[in-house]
Amino acid sequence: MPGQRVDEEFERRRQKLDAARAKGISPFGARYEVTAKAEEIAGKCDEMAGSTVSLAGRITALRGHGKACFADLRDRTGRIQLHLRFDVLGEDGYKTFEELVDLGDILGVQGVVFRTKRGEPTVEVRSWTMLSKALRPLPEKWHGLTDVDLRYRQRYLDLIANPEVQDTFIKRSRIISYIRRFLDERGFIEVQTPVLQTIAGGAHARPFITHHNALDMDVYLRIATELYLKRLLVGGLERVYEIGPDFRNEGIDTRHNPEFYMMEVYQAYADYNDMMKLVEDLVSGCAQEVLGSMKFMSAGHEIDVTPPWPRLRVWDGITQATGVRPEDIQTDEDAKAIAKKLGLKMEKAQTKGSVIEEIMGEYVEPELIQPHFLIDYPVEISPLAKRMDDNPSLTYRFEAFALGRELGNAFSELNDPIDQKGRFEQQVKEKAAGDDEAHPYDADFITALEYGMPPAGGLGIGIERLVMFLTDSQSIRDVILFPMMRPKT
RNA sequence: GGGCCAUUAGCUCAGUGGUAGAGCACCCGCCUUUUAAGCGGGGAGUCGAUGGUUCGAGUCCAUCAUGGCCCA
Repeated sequence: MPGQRVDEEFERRRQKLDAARAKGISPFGARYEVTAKAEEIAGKCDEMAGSTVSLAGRITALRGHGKACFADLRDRTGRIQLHLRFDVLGEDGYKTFEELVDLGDILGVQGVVFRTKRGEPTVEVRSWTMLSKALRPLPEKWHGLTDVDLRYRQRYLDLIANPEVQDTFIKRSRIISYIRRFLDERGFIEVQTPVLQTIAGGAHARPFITHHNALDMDVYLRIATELYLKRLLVGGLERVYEIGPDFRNEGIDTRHNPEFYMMEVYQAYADYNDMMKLVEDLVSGCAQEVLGSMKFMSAGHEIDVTPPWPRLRVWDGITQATGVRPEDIQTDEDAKAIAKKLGLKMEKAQTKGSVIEEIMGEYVEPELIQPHFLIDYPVEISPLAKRMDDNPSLTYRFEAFALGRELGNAFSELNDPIDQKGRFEQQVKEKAAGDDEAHPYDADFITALEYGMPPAGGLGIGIERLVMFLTDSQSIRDVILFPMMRPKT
C-alpha cells in the first residue's frame, strides 16, 4: 500500500531478498513440480512412509529446536508438517533456511514421508526452494483475522488466516457447478444475455446508470435477465438458463450486495408446478452433493430439504396469521385501512400490492423456517406472471422460503402480449406515482411476445441466498469474495 | 435515513482523567521428534481523524471517517 509506513518487519524481510540473491537464490521462484498434496500425505501417511514427495505451499508455523525445526506448510488441501534437520540438509542448507525463511513465505520442498513419535504425519525435508518471499507478516496464528473490515478488504488474508472461509467459497463453486450439471442434464442450454441494457427490466429494483461514449447514450446495468431469456423462448430455444451477475442500486446489509449472482431458468411448455419440482430437486440435490446430506444445520435450525416441500397459498398464510381475508383488501383504500389496523410501518405508497407484500414480510415469511413454497401471488406485485384461470386477481407465481428468507422466485410466464402491455402500463403509472423501482415499459419485449412465446415456467434463484442457506452463513458478505465496500480514507 | 456499539503494536485484545500494556508475531541466546513447542532476554505505538473541556485526555464532549448490530 503506497504511503504506508515501512516498519521494521517489512524492512527486515526486504533485506532478506538481497541476502537470498547474494547466495544465488531467487526469492521469487518459478515453476515447481508438485507430486503430492498435504491432505494426501496426512491421510495416507503410513502407506506413503519412506517415499519421496515434492509439494509446495505457504509456511504457516515454525518451531525451532536448535539443530532441527518443524514447520507447517499449507497448500489448498490442508496443512502438513515439515521437519528440517541440520544433519540432513547440511550446515549450509540448514543455516540458509533459518536465515532466509520467514512465516508466510511460499516454499517448494522435497522430502521423505514419516510419522513422528507423537504420530504426526511429517515430511523430512531433503531440499527446499524459495518460491515467493513474503514481505509482510501473516495475521495472528491462533485467533486468525477477525476484524471484518480487514477480512473483506484484504480477503486474501482472511483466506490464509481462516481456513473455513476457503471452505465456504469452495462450496460456493461446487454449488454453481452442480447447478450447471443439473440443468445441462435436463436439456437446458446456458446462454449469455446483455449486462448493459437500454431498458433495465425484469425485476422490482433501481438500476445503476452508466454511459456509452461512442453512442453517447446512457445505459443501465441489468437488474435481471428475465426479459432477454424470454425473448429466447420466442426464438425457440425452449430450455435456457443464465448464471451471472445482476446489479441493483440499493442499500447494503446482511442480505443485499449491489452486485450479486442470479440464476434464471426458463422451460417452455412447463408451468410453476414444474418449477416447484425443479427447485426441490435442485436444492435437495445440491445439499446432497455439496453437504453429503439433505439435513443440515443452518442459522441454528436443523433444516431438512428433502422433497416435497409444503405449499402455502399467500392468502391462506395471510389469513392464518392475521385474520385478514382477500375481501378485506379490494382497493387501495381498503389496503391503507388494513395497514393502519395492523400497525404496519410502510415506507412505500400504500397500494393493495405493497400492503399485501408488507403483511407477508411481517407475518408470514418469518415463520417459514423449513423449506416452503408460498404460492399464488396477487397480480399487482407480479407484473410478469400469468393470471390464474379461476381467479384473475392472482397469478401462478411462487416464492421459495427457508429460514424466513426468500430462496427463489418463479412463475408460469405471462405470454399474452395484450395482458403484458396492460401490466407494463400499470407499472408506468406506479412509477409516476413515486415508485421508482416499478418496471419500465419495454415495447420491444411486447413485440417479441406478439410473435408468440410458448407457455413456460420460469425461475430465479439468488446464488448468494442459496450459498448462505447451504453454508450456514449469516451475511451475504461471507459468500461474496470481495463485497462492495466504501473506499478506506 | 435513525439509534446503539467498535476503532489502542503487524494480528487478537486489556487499559473507567495522572509515566502506553499483555499474548501471538518480530529480534538475540539455549535447545535434533515438536505442534498454541519450551526456557531466558529485548525491540516495537500518529491510542481512526479533527476540534474542544481540563493543570493534565487512549479515557470526557462535539464533528467527521470506516465497520458492525438493530430499527426504518
